Amino acid sequence: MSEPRAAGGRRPMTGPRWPEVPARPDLPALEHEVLAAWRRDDVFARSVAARADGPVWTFYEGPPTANGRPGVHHVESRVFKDVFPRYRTMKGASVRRKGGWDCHGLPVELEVERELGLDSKAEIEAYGIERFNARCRASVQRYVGAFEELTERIGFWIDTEDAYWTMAPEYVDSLWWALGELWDRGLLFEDYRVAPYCGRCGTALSDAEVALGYDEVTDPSVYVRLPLRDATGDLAGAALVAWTTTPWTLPSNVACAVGADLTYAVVDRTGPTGTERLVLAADLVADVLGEGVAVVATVPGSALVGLRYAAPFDLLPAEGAHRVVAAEFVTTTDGTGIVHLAPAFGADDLAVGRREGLPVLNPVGPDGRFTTGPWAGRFVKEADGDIEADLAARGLLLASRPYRHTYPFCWRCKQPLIYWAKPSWYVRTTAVRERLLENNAGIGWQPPHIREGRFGNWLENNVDWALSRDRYWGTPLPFWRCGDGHVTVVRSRAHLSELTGTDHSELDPHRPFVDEVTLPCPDCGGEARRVPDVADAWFDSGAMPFAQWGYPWRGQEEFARHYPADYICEAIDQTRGWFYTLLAESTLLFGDSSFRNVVCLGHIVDEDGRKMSKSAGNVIEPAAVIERHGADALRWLMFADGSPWVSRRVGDHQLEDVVRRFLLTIWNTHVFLTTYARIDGYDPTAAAPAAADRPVLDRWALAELADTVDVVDAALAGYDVTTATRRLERFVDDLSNWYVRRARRRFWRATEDDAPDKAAAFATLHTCLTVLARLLAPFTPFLAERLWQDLAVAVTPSAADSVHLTDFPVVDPTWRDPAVTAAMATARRLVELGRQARTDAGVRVRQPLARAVVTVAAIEADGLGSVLDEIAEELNLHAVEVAGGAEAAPVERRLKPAFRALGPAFGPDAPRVGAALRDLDPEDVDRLLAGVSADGDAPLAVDGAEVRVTAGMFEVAETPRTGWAVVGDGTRSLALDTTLTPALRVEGAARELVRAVNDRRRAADLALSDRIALDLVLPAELDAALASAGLLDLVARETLAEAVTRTTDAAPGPDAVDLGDLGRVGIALRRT
RNA sequence: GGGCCAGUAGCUCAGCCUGGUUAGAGCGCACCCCUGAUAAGGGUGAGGUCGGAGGUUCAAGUCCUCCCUGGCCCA
Repeated sequence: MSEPRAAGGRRPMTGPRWPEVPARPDLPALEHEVLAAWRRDDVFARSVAARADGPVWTFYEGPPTANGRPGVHHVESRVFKDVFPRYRTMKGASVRRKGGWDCHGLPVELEVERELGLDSKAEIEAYGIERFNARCRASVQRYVGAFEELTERIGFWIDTEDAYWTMAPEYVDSLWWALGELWDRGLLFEDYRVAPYCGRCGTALSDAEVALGYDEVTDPSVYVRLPLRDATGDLAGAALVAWTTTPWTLPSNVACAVGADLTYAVVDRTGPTGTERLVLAADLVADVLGEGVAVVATVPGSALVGLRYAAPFDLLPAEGAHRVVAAEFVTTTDGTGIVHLAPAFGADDLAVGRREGLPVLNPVGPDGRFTTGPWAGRFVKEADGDIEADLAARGLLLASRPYRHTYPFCWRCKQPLIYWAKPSWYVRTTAVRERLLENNAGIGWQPPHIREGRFGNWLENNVDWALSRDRYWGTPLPFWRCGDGHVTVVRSRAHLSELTGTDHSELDPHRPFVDEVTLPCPDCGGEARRVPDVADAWFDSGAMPFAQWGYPWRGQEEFARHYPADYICEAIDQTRGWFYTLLAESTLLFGDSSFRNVVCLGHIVDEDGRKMSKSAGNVIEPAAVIERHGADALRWLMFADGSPWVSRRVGDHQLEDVVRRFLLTIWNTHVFLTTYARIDGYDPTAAAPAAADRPVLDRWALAELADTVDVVDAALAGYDVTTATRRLERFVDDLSNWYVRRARRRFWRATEDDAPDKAAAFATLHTCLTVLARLLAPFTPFLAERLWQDLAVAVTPSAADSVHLTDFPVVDPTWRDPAVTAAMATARRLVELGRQARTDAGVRVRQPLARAVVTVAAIEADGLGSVLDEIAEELNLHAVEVAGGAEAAPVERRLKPAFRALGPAFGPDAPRVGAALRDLDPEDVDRLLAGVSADGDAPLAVDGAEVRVTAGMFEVAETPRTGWAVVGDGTRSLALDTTLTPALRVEGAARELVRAVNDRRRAADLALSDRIALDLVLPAELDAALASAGLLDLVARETLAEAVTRTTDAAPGPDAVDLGDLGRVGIALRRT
């Protein structure tokens, strides 16, 4: 049957127009229909506009860098950015969804360099900065298109037309203002910065680029004598032994670092030229000097700190240098435990140098060649040999050994990189370190451990922010400097116009145009030119809370209204990226955090848990999986699979699972209701019995619905999708596999049988599904919309025309019913026991049985009476009784120890008391229970001693004493009377007949509501038994037979139903 | 080397914050049922040294310490 057909003539001519819904939906196609409707009806804009007067709830879009096609990980962050704003909107908040694009930065430049086949900064400059930046701009715009397409397709409602672009002139004006503020407060300064650098390309490399070019090589490693000066005692006349794999940095040596807590040895070594005294880490003496040295003394590193030594070279003047300092990073894994420091050529070296006030000696130019000394003009690495020779000639070279290690090379030109200090601009974030930590403490992190962990540690170890980049496509630093070194910070293009006396209000604030503007220095009148650097692109995105509005030059109202954000969300790698720059900039400029809550997402991996990468060929193209399974499936997978911050697997397998297990289950329930509502002309606006007057099954469904609304609401309020999606999955399963399963018959029985019962069933399921549609709206907006269209819009004139224009569901208090929830849970557990008993006894469910006796713990007994009929019907039993009642079977009682009470009462003896309780014979249990109920406690023998136990120390597990098929579960049990009487067998036969007839209806392709005439050929004995039991009426009713003729004197055909001992029954039917 | 996260059934994951003696679910597997949600649905079952070792406790998957493995970030 492809699609249920309504019976001609039976469908009411008036009333609601229930849609036809396909039994097997094409979810991607359905989504495209929904998308078209949203577009046509402008639903997104209306959903925002409808809440314009609500309380403001602010979301900030962390701008994606549009330098490549979007991937599945973009879908992840974008759906998380969608779900909470949708929820808040449904809760009545005004949630503006301003989009944004991160436009600047090295990745964009690299993409363009690839396109143009450019290979170095020199080539870019030869190509022309203007043309180059124009290509960067075009590249950004191209990829933004791809992002917009994906954004719409996955149902991420964000206003891309209103998006901020970090390359927009107004945006740059804001950035310039911010830099001006920092300058005025003394938070900007210029200092050296050590970065991996390629001398041939003349450019520093990003970490990502460096990672591309590691290679294993053999370098010289040299051990150098550095004679101590003015040392006394054991150290008099001794030399430090320093070690380095970069001899060319030795002319820049300014200090040696030791580990304060390491142990150093002072040793005498005798060689051909006599005995010398050396100092190095005690653990490394043998490695460096071999055997045959005499240890004179050992000293802690701290004792060496402050000693002065003779400089290995005196190429450059070095005030206050050449002494021993302590540093944490010194180890004894290799070298000598004495680390040569050259702040110009090492980040650690520079940091220690700063702390110790050491000079930076840099005899190396931007081309990677020495600028001075005997090696001037030589590439540094090529000078290693001569430097070694020079040291040897002066008796300073203790040893030279080849050293194998990985070393970075330029990924473009394969030259070895050097670490090189160049002047850079810094933001003095360390000045507000405490404030950063305080502000961080007030941020709601998901997961919470990020606050103290990854992010907190990062802030604790805060270093000043290196702001400048020696590149082209970025926000030009607005620092103009004159020949005398006076710096003027320009705060906007308007400010630039003022300073120059020329109108620059239409200037494109990018290179090379800004570079061409000079201004008279306000201090000395000299010509000031802009410094060549651009800003770290992270500065752009971190400024979006104000720069997206052009604040303060414009957008003051919007800024006030939308600061700070209530919610932001990005992947976890943003801790040192956007999360940090947002916090740093707002702390510096405004003193507080620009965001209150943040959800950090994990990474996306492939179906098998491997990282997606182009080289592994396992990158998933989002558009392809979405068109296979639907955006809702992908969204639900993101929300419901594992924790948001744990990396999650995405593949066809996972998506198929979501579709089948969740989305199709919802759809099937929808199809079920809609099919019968159509046949029946059900009108959801008509009065239905009050919740309290409905059958227990309905009250249970509504109680579960109420709980689901409560749980989902609270979870979303707390940025917790996991709890919300779990609850929804359980509700969907409950609704489909218990409510519909149990209530199915009520939907197709004739109205005249029990009109209120049928109305209650329709009303209950309809309420559940329409509320579910609204609960699902933030998560799976497409399916939710379709449900709402079919179940509300189509049949209820007053319904909002989109589910996304409705309010988040509010629980009707009459739905809440914890007692019925508990009772039904017990009932469902007892049904499981019953099924198990039937399986064990080998009696199928279609065969009715007379009765079962159940037992439960006292705490579960309340309310159980209300659900006994449910158990009986589900298990096809005539009666279910609770043991212990006046007429029920006698029971056998055993005790289950309650350690929660036994532990505190008996301490170490608790296990033995527990065992004694558990092992008590039923007779002794009865005695003990009698004692407890009479006196409050009773004696119990434990290993010969006697203790007294009270009622709280055990639970009573009862088992019916029947000899029937008994299955138990802790304190619950069910005993099944498996006796098959002739009457029960005939009843079973009737059921079998009903099934067979309905099977044939289906085979004949009859509609659900078609009436039939039924001819049966059956043994006379069976015919009589059925007739006298009134079961023929049952068969007729259950098969919609208006007439039944029986033939008892003919042989049934070959396709007759075999009823075993009761004979065979031939069946014929036709539509009437 | 440091920080953080993860390690529970063949696979993917809950449970851990707040300790309680029968550790759950889905998928897969085996067997079965249903046939008026039907190219669907459902049941029963097998399957677990809770990464390892110590410790705290009457009691540890759960709390503490150390270690191992993997991932991410930093150095």
